[in-house]
Amino acid sequence: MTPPPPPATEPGVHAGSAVRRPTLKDVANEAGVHPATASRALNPETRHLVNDETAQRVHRVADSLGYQPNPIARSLKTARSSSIGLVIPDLTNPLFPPIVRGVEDVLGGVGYNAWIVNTDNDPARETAAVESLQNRSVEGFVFATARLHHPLLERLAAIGTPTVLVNRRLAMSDIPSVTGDDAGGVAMAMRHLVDLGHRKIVHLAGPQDLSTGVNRLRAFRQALEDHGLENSPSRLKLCSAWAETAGAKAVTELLDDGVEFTAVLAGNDLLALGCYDALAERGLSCPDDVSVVGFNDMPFVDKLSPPLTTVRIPHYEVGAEAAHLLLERLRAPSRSARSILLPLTLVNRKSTAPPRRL
Amino acid sequence: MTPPPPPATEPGVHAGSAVRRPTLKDVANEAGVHPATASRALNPETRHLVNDETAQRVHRVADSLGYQPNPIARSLKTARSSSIGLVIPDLTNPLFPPIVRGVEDVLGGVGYNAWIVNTDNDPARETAAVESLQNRSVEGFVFATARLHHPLLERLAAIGTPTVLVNRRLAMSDIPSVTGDDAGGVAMAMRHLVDLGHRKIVHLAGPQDLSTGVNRLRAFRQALEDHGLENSPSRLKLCSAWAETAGAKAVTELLDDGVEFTAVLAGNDLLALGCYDALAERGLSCPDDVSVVGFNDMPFVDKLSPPLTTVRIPHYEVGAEAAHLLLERLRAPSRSARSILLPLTLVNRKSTAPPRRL
DNA sequence: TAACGTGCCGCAAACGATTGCAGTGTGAAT
DNA sequence: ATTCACACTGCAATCGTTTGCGGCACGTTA
Repeated sequence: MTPPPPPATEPGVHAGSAVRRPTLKDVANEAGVHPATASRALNPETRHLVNDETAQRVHRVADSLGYQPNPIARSLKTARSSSIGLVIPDLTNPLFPPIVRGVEDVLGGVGYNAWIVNTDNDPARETAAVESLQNRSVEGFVFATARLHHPLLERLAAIGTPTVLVNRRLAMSDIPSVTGDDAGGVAMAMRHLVDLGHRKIVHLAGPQDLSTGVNRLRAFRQALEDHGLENSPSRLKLCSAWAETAGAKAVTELLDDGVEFTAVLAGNDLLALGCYDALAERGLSCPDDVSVVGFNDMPFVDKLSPPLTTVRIPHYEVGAEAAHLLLERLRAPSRSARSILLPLTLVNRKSTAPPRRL
Repeated sequence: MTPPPPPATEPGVHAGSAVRRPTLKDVANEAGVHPATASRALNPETRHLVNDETAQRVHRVADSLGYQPNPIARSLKTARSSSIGLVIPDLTNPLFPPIVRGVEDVLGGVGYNAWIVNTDNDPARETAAVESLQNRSVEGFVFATARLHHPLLERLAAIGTPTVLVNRRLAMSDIPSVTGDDAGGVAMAMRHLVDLGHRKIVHLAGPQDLSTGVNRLRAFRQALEDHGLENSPSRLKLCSAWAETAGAKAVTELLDDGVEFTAVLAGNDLLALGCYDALAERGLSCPDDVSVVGFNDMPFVDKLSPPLTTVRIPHYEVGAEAAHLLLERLRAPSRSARSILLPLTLVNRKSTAPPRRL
C-alpha cells in the first residue's frame, strides 16, 4: 500500500521558507530505497549500477516530489561546480556582451554556468576575483583580459588550471586561445584600401600591451610591404588607449605634422570614431577627403555618418568556441593545447571611397 | 616552541591539484584550538564569543596559511550564499550592462555577488533560470524582465522571496522597484518640443505589455492635454516591438496616412533610430522637417547624424539603487516595500529644432 | 560554603549530496 | 555441494563549515 502521491508542489517555485525543498533523502524514503541508491539512480553516470525497475521508481518519485539536486551539496562533495569563471574587463564595453552570450549559450547546453566578473583592467581586482572564483570551485576560466605579459595567467597555467583566452593572447605561452584573425583582417582592409586607389595610408595603432595591438600593427607593416608602399615612421601613430579621444588626438597630430594621407586604418572602431571627430573639426570630409576603416564592427557603427567600413570580428562565435575549447579541456585535460583563429570579414560601408585625386 | 611559519603560499593562487587549500581545521590545528573556535574567531559576528587573545592568534595563523573560507561549505550549512540572482532579458542590449555594473558594484562592496542570467524574454527560460538560482541558494533577485502581468514574479512575491524590479514594474503589486521617472521624462521632452514651437507631435509608443510602454504613453496623453494640444488617435502609433524596424514602419505608415506632424516623441532610442531611417527614405530632414526625441540615451546616439536629443535614464544608478533596496530587504525583510523613481534628464542634442513654419 | 552568573571553549550534529566498500541473493560453473 | 561471479543495494565516511548545547573554571554574591 503505497501512500498517495503528495500534492504536486507548484512547479517552478519551491523556495520560500514555508515548504522545505525535497532532498535526496526524501526521495529515497518515498521510493523505499537508501539515499545512496537514489543518488545512483538519478545520476546518469551511475544509473547502470542500479536495477532498472528501481531506477524508474526513483525517477518517478523524484518527479512527483519536484526534487532537484542541491548543487551546493554536490559541489562540496565533489569539489566540482559545473561552472566556470568568465573574466572580462568591463561589461559595458559592447565588445563583450556577445562573447558572454556565446560562452553562456554553449555552456548552458551541457549544464554549465558562467560566473561573470568585471576587472576594469585592475590587476588587483582581477586577482581577487579569480581567488574568489577558485574558492567557489569553478572548474576553469575564460579570460578576456589577457595582456601580453600577465603573471596571473602564467601562474594559473603553471598549476594546470584549465584556461582559455578570448580576443587576446599572451606573448609567450601555449595557453589555448580563440581570437579573430587580426592579420587576415588588416590584410583585407588594406587590400580594400589599395584597390580603391589609396597609397598614403596611416595606421592608428592601439596600445601595444595587448596582442591585438601588436598583431594589427605588425600586419599593417606587412601589408605596406606587400603592396610596395612606403613604410615611414610617420605613417604610424601609437595611441595610448583604445578610446575615441586617443584616436582624435592621433589624427589631429598627424594633421598638424603635415603628414599626407588619404586613408586611415584605425586599430578599432573607437579610434575610428575619434578619427571622425578630428576630421570634422578640421573641416575634412570622410570619405571624400580621407577614408577610414575601423575594426570590430561595434553595434551602431552602421548608423554613423558615414556608416563605418570596418572589419567584423564574430564575437559571439569567439565566445562559443572558447567555451567549447574549455569544455574539451575539462573533459580531457591531457589533450594538447589548441588555439583557434576565427576568420574576419570586411564589412564595406560608406566611410571608404577612392581618394580625391589619383 | 611554535613551529616556524610555513612557507608563504603564492598569494592569489592556491588552487591546483598539488597543494590542498588550507581548511578551517588546518587553521584550528595550527592555532591549537577546536575548529568551532576558529570559526567563531574568524567570523566578525561571533568573534566576541572568543577570547581576544585567542582570536588574534587564530587570525594570525589564518593569514599565514593563506586560509580562505570555503563559500560552498558555508552555503551548505547556512543555506545562504551571499549572492543574488540578476535576471535580464539580454545582455547584448546596451541598456543592461550599466545596470549590471550598478548592482554588482554595490553588492561587491558588502561581499555579495550576482549571478547573471539571460532569458531572451522567454518565460520558460526564465522559470528554469530562477529555479536553478534558487537551488544555488541565492538570497534574492533583481529582475529586469518584469512584464505588466508576470505570474512568476507574483509567485515569488507570494512566497516572500526578496525581489526588486528594475526599469519596469508590475501592474498591480507592491514589489519594490526602481525605475526612471518616465512621466517626468516625457513631460520634459514634450515641454522642450512645445517650447520649440511644435504643435503637431506624434508618439511612437512601445509595446504595452511593459510598464515603460504604458507609462510613457499615458504621460504623452497627459502632456497633450496640459499643453492644450489636440489629442486625436492619429497622433499615436503603437509599435509592436522596441526595435528600429518597428519605428521605421510606424512613421512610414504615419506619412502614408497623411497625418501631419512636425515632431515625434519616440518610445525609446531604437524607435527613434527607425524614425531616422524612414524620414531619410522619404527625403525628409531631421530636424529641419521633423524633430525627433528618443528615450534612454543609449551609447553612441550622440554620434548619429543628427546627434539624438533624448531623455537619459541613469541606468547605473538604477542598478545601484536596486541593489541597495534588495540588500536592505535582506537585512530587514519586514520593512515595508518601497519603490524608487529616479529623475531623468533631457539631453538636448541636434535632432530637435523649431518647426519649419510656425 | 553554597549557589549562581559569566566568559570561554569543545563536542557533535547538522547541511545534502557522493562513493568506496562490504554485504546480500541469485544463478552458473565445477 | 561448493565455489565463484555478478548484479544490486545498503552502510558509513566524507566534503568544510556553522551552531546549539553543555562543561569547565573563575569570580561574585548571599
